[in-house]
Amino acid sequence: MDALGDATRRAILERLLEGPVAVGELAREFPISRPAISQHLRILKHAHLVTDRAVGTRRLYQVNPAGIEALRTHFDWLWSHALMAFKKAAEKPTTKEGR
Amino acid sequence: MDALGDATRRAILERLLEGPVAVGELAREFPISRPAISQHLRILKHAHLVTDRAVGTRRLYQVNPAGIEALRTHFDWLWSHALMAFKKAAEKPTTKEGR
DNA sequence: ACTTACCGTAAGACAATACTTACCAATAAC
DNA sequence: GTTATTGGTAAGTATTGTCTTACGGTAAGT
Repeated sequence: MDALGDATRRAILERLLEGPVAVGELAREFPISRPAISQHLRILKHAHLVTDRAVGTRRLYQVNPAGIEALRTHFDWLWSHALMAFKKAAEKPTTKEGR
Repeated sequence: MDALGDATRRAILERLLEGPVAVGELAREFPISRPAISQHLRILKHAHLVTDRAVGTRRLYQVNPAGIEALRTHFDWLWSHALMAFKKAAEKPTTKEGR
């Protein structure tokens, strides 16, 4: 969740939706240095949102569907609970619970 | 999306799932000051994740289902695309596209 | 063996963000 | 009108996070 708090990381993740990409390739497409890309990828990896594998001297990163699904499930849960909270609040509009 | 990048804001949002809560009440439950809570709520409000209304001198905040649903929809989309990207990558494992 | 290409990590500079204290406005009660 | 309660905003500090430069390490090519 914290991993998606940065706009650059979200952009990297969406770029990986097109298929596996090497680190250097990403660095060429983004306006930041290669080490910066590496650091973002490490965070995404620790969040289980991407996986990596070595291919020769290059290292390909790709999205991890399992990690994305975990987020999707969480937001499903959050949404249903938000609906319940909303309906409950609509019934008794002036909630004034005891401290 | 950036709004959920902070752990405190996520905790506040989950607290609001239980129903509308006033600012002072939140400040008592969290280990940070009331102004800090206000600032977090402002960010959540600008992200359309919560709504607020004045009740007397107090101000009640509650979750905004519409905002949550927007996130849910986005992750649905992201997940389906991640699945497609994964399957496509599985077919041709050693992708070596031209630069 | 030497060179080239690719990538991760460390350290420090820099920027963005979260937090606190102090102040002010609005409502309610008296 | 005065007082008490509630909460938003401003300014400054502190913390966190992002970026770059410098370095080392591995794999492929010659």
